[in-house]
Amino acid sequence: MESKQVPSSIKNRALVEKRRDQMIQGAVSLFREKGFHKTTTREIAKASGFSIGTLYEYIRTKEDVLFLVCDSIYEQVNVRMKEVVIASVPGETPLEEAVRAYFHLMDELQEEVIVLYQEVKALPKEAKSYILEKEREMVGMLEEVISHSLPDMPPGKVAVIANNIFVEGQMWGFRRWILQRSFSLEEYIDHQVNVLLYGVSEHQSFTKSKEE
Amino acid sequence: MESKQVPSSIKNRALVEKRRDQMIQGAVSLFREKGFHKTTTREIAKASGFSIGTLYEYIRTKEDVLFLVCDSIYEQVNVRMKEVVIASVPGETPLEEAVRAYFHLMDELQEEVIVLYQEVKALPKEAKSYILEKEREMVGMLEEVISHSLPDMPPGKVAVIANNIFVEGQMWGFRRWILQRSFSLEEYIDHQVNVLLYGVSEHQSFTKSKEE
Amino acid sequence: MESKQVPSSIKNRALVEKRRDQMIQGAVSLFREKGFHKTTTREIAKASGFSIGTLYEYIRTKEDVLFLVCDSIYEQVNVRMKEVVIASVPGETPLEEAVRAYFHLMDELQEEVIVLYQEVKALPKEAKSYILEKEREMVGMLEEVISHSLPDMPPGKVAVIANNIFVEGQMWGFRRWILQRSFSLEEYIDHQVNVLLYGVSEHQSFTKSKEE
Amino acid sequence: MESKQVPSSIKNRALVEKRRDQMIQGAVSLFREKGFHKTTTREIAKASGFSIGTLYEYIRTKEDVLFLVCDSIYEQVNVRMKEVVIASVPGETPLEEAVRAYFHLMDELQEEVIVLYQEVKALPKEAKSYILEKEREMVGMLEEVISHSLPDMPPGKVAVIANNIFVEGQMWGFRRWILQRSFSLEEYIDHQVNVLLYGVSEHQSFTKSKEE
DNA sequence: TATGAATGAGCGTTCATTCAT
DNA sequence: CATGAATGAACGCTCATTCAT
Repeated sequence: MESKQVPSSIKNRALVEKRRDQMIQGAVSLFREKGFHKTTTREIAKASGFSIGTLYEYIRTKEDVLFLVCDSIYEQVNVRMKEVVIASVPGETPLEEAVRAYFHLMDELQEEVIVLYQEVKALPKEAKSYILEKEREMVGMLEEVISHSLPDMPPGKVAVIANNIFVEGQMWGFRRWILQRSFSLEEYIDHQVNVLLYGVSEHQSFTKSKEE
Repeated sequence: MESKQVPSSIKNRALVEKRRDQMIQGAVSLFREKGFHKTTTREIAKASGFSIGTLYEYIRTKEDVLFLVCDSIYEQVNVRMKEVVIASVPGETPLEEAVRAYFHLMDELQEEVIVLYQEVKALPKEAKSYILEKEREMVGMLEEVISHSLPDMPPGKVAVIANNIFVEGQMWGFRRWILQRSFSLEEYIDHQVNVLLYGVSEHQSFTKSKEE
Repeated sequence: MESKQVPSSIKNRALVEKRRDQMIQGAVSLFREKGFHKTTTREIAKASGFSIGTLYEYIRTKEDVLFLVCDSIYEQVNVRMKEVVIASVPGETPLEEAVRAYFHLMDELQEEVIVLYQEVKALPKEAKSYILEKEREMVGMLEEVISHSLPDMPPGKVAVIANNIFVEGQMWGFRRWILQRSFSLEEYIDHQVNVLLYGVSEHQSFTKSKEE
Repeated sequence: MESKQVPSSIKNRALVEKRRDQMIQGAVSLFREKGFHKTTTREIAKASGFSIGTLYEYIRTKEDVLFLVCDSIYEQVNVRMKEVVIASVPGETPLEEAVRAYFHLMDELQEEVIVLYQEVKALPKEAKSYILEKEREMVGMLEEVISHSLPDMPPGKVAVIANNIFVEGQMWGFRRWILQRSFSLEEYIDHQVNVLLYGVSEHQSFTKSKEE
């Protein structure tokens, strides 16, 4: 799915897509390793399997690489999320299923998500808006799932919960240095689902603050 | 509280502390504005009120500035958190109070927290560990508050909830572009507290998944 | 008139000439607009109506294009000048007529002459000599016209005057930013002819320096 | 006379002037040799006697060097011309004296003038206007001398003659490959003065075109 | 202690040229 | 003959760091 946002001087569309895929592949792991700023264009070219000159036939700017990377990751995530959402609808416990699927997805795409998380801010303004729009879309999907399952919930709470799920999913990768030391993925998910469903209420001698 | 992590060639301890305070002050807003990588040492020197030569009398490396900044922010946050925790202990609803206080703190220190969040990864390895240790401390404080209030909760769930609170507090600033458009701080806190206490359960025709 | 100076890998003579004409056409306006150095070979190819690969079938070097352009311009100018010279011989005031015709020619070929003037220096040594030889030819024609009309004039003065005419004609285009703001072409020519014929003498209380 | 047109990051004014003088000195001969475009900033730095980093402490852009060079040359020429003009006023044959002095000046500053002539066009728009303004000034000085000496001459003719003198002076250097092969400086000047004073009229069986 | 001029490795980017198709 | 994707040397410029004063 070649991005029309970034012009290339190569005419052959299929080739552009192929080369950009190589590029994204190469760049993601570099960005993950050392961050966008410490990665040089020459390194990107090398990791992509072509020369610096060739790299610049397919982009205009180093930032274009970042955009391509971010765009591609969100594309993946969104596509996968859609599958999850659709698949979850007929289920008995659609929300829980969707959340579990989302966390699994975040586990799978850890590296990519970390890049996304850390480097979006380095994007030039317009590109950033474009990417953040996609993020909103994703949160939107989660909101839909939630309000589908729980039609009585007020929209504000829906929004906050969707945001929380979204963020906590990302944190599994982003804060792996602390989380993945203590939990397996399944344990983490179980806990998150439990918290999501009941909060703290299970363990409360029933809820002073509410009683007042 | 002069950091012993970063050596200076100046002997006068008090002076070192003073200059570093100037430096941190100047650097934070620059880092917030343009990020660590796009901020030059000259800019830092200028914003600190002294020359580039002087800057390098008090640090060895540009990364030292980042470290100093991160360290100072965490110091602030930790100190403030301790106050909160201590103050909250005798209260009737200690957890809720502590959470509310924490969110207010995160609101107040938004700028600083964003810097922290985005730039820690640029720290050299050792410095990063040092800073992340402080983060663990903070999460630890939240864990303490939780398990104090809810002694029955299993430690795994405590850890996950502490992490969630910690992260969501930061997100108030970090994802302000989406959150602060929809909610006032108080609304956001109310929602988060509600979610924390009850999760989704309030709105459920009581909990298919649990019944099974 | 295909230049033997620049070899081509294409055998078909007629084709070579055709392609080179396209090339020259395209290149002149580009050179005029942005100068030789700031014009890229890709731009030349595009303006010529074929691909970069094809361009290089007809030249060896970017400088070859410049040579071809300069050569072609001088060819045009020389051909036109010859017509002028021949036509002027039978006239009553051959010098004046020739000068007027020359200035009109320079007006017509302004763009080309500016390119010539500004870019010849970028030619590699040998090519430059070749082109400058053509310039000498042109000046030679002017000398002929002059000494034909004024057989008594010593050759040194003839040479200087020929040079002056040559240069002032070019200046009409080259210094258009100052000259064409103050004069129409005819006014300029009238003045130049007047100066050429009488110098300053018309306005002098006859010529101190000569009387001594 | 440090140019305020080009900012420097060095504070010490005297030093800026000194370094820029080195720079101009180094750059002129490089530009003369290979032209502005084929001269690299590293070469300029080297020829100036300092590192590339230092070079860029005193300019922002390669084009700034060109501007500085052009500006300095015109400054020299203008200053020297003013001396000439002033000195010539009380003389008996002020115009001739001024012209002779101007040609001598152009001979002396040959290299510089060639650079000026060939590279002004490479200047960015605003800088070009600034420089061309100085050129107009110079032509203006010549106009003054002429109309002072010959008050009856119509201003149009004055302007054309001033332009001619200005250009022919420059051509002594610019077209040296043809002129300096045939003439010594004094011969060239003598011829030019003669042409200026009498044009072609000395050698004419008195002036068909005028008689009509 | 404080200064700021000097340094040069290294960056992002361009573009003339080649050559397989 | 024509194409255009690929190449990489070379460019202009930046900026963290040093060190003489």
